Parts: sequence; C-alpha cells; structure tokens
Amino acid sequence: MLTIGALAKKTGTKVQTIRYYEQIGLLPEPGRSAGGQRRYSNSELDRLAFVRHARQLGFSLDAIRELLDLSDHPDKSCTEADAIARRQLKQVEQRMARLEALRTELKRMVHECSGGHTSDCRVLEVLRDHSECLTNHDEIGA
Amino acid sequence: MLTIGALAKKTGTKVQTIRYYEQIGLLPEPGRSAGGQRRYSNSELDRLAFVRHARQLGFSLDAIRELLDLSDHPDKSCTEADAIARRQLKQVEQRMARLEALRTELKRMVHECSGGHTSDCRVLEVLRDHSECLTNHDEIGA
DNA sequence: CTACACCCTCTAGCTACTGAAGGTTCAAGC
DNA sequence: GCTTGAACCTTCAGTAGCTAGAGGGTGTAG
Repeated sequence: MLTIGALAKKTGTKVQTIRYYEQIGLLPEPGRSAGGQRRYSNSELDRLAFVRHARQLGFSLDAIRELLDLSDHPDKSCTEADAIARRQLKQVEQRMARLEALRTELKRMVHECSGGHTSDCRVLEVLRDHSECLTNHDEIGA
Repeated sequence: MLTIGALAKKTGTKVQTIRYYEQIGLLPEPGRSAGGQRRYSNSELDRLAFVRHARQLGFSLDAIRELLDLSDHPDKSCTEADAIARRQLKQVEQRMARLEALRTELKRMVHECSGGHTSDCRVLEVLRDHSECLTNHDEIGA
C-alpha cells in the first residue's frame, strides 16, 4: 500500500496531478486509511504509469481514456488502439512539418539581423510584412 | 475606418480574439462610433497583422509584447529583438527534437501492431511497459 | 421604418495541470 | 503517552490563448 506521495515519486507525477486524474475519472477512487488518506495498490500504480507514459508520448487525456478502456477489455479488437496511435502519429508529423517551416523562417530572420537599430531590424521587418515570408504558416501555434 | 468584423476578416483573426488582445493591452483601445462600436485605422491594422504574424511563428504573447515595444522605439538597439527571435528558434528546435523521438516510438508501436485482440496489442503493451521504449521521453507534452 | 447582420459587455469554458490557504493525520522519537 | 513535523486533506484560483454563449444594442439597405 502506497501513500499518494510515494506513488507520486514512483511515477514521477506531482501529488496534485494524481488527485486531478482521480477527479476527472482517469484514475479510480482509491481506498483510504482510517484517517481518510488515500492508499494505493499496485494496480493503481500500473494504471498511473500507463497514463504518464501515454502523456509523455503526447496522447491527450481523452485519447488516454479510450486507451485505458481498451486495455480494460482484452477481448476487444485492437483496431481502435491502433487507430488512436496512428492519429497521434499523424498529429506529431503534422506538428513537425509546421515547426520545420517555422524554423526556416526564424533562421532566416535571425541570420539577416545586422545588429543595428530596431528601425532597420530584419526580425521586426519580417514580422511587419508577411509578404517577405517564403513559407506559408497559416495555422497558429503548434 | 474599419469595423471590428472587417478588421477580423483582413487579418484572419476572430472578432473575440481582437477584443481579447485589446483587453490584455496588446492592442490599444480604438476609437468608437457614436453608438459605441469600435472603429479601426490602418495603424491598428498593421499592429494586429504584426501580432498575428508573430503568433503564426509561435511567439508567445509576452514575447510579442516585447517585440511591439521594440518596434515602437526605432532608436533602440536591435539586440533584444534578435535575442527574442533566437530564443524562439531554440524553442522550436527543441520541440522538433522531442517530436522526432515521439515519432520514432509511435511508428514502432503502430508498425508492430498485428491487429488482433487488445490483450496482445503492441500499442497498449508498449504503453504499459516503459522499459520497452528505445528513447527517453521524460518531459511531458511537447 | 423595418429587417437583419453586425456589434456590445459579461461570464464561463477549454487543456492539463499547478499553487496556495487553512486545516488534519501519520509515524518517529522521547 | 505525547510531541513534532512532514505529509496529507479539501477547496479555490490561476496559467496560455483563446472560444462560445447569453442577452441586448447599433447600423444600414431596401
């Protein structure tokens, strides 16, 4: 039986995060000590490790919820889990492509900056005039 | 003079986003019509275009605030703007490296999935057992 | 002068946590 | 048995960067 702090240490999670996962129903409500403190068993440790690992691979909590559900039903088809992973892979590849374009543009900005006054700073100039860009970067963020 | 809707269309921004930028002080309070509706001039159009463009390049609103400030003072040194852009470039490159590692892992998961039952799904198996991973992916998110 | 699209403010919600306030429980040492 | 201090509890608020909705007012074309 683990306290929440011990579980946190073992999984590299913050205590608050564990409580948060419980709150949103990603982890089951654990047993409690006589005084009302959470006590965890190995099954909960495994579940949290699964969640954390999936988060590290960039899966959303919603995706993880689905994966956990699949994991809980060993006789279900694997297709769904595969689809979720493929979706995630696609997203990662899209983000990479987008970042690649940004990198190109930023490199160009930085390299062309001569280090004088801001009045003729290439960085600011490029930001001011989108038409100077070589790449399309329509979507924001990512 | 542009209405907020026209400005939104010209810059590819949502109306609410423009009001949000005003609220957090990224855009100045514009003039108003007799009835109290916002009316924008070209200088505000330029400023918003700058903001949007910087956002598309992944700059945070805080970084953009600094860039705008530099842009407003043409006699300041360019060094700061350059530093901000370099910081951004570095961040982009770090994110790319991270995504590259994730991509590798996800690809492996997906390729090894045979499409049977979830009980022997490679995707779920890898998520369950971190030790199967070839890469370190310590930080969460991306 | 009447539609109707557009605008207004205000509030709440999203993701995935994180931090803090104010109080209780646990385990070790004496 | 008692004290101490770390760890635990709940609840609320905040982060970034928007986005959506309610409930109402404005502007303009026909």
